[in-house]
Amino acid sequence: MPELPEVEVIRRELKEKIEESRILFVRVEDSQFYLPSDMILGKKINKLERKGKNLFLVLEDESSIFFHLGMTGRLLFSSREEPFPYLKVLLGLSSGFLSLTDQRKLGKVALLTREETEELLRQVGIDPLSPEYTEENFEKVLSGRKMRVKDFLLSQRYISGIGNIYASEILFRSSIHPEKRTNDLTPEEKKKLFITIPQVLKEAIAHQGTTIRNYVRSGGEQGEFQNSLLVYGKEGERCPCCGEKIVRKKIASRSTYFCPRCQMG
DNA sequence: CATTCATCCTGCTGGC
DNA sequence: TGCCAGCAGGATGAAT
Repeated sequence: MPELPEVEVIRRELKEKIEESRILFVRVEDSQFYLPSDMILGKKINKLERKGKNLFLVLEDESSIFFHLGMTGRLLFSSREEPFPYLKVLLGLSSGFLSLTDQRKLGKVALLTREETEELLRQVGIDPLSPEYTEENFEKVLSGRKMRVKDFLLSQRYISGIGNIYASEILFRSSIHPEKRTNDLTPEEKKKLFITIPQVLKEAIAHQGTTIRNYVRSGGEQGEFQNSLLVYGKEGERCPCCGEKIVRKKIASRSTYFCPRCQMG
């Protein structure tokens, strides 16, 4: 569900609401989502950081509360306590209430030391919206691999933040077949991919993310980018470029949508 | 080392 | 109407 754009929208919204506020109480509603309240009580939230789909509330002692929303996780900010369905963790803050809900329970929350945070950040691949995302670094992580390009995009260890929706959208807009092997990409295709990845992600952020099923913003509102999708979820519909029928195929055991005519390369 | 697949969860939808 | 297979925006660890 939440891919990079959705997590970034939430980060920006929460930054306004909870940065500089203090943690007054912690309530864990499901032991699968444990947070040690005695370690964080009274501490100030200094900043909110994101890498890929990972979100960190960095506290004043440089420990951080780490969130990964999995498929159905939500982070909701409210000025009063609300009985959200599937509530897992509630943080009472000096500025309001932050609720983590998760229907399918595939998300994660943890308190990490500064060292653990740095270690996790090292394991996550290049964030396409960070200064680390250069053509040189892109080439470095791509070279030598023989993966299908869709698997490459979905893996979080090389480039982070891309999930199933944006993988299809990025490959369509790059005119590359999702099963093409990374070592068979031409220099032009690599260049196109390098440029298209942040383009699509930024556009999605500008539209507040993609709501298809579960994703909502921190105030409960839906995103808008679902209206700008060109191929994802459009099996049998006409390709906006050539009119050919959009195909759905399982690749990497996930539904993948593409135009068999525009994406022959 | 690289790659694929089952697994963790719950709930909804569509076909029979 | 009821039932069940299949599907869903993710990631990991085990097997090959």
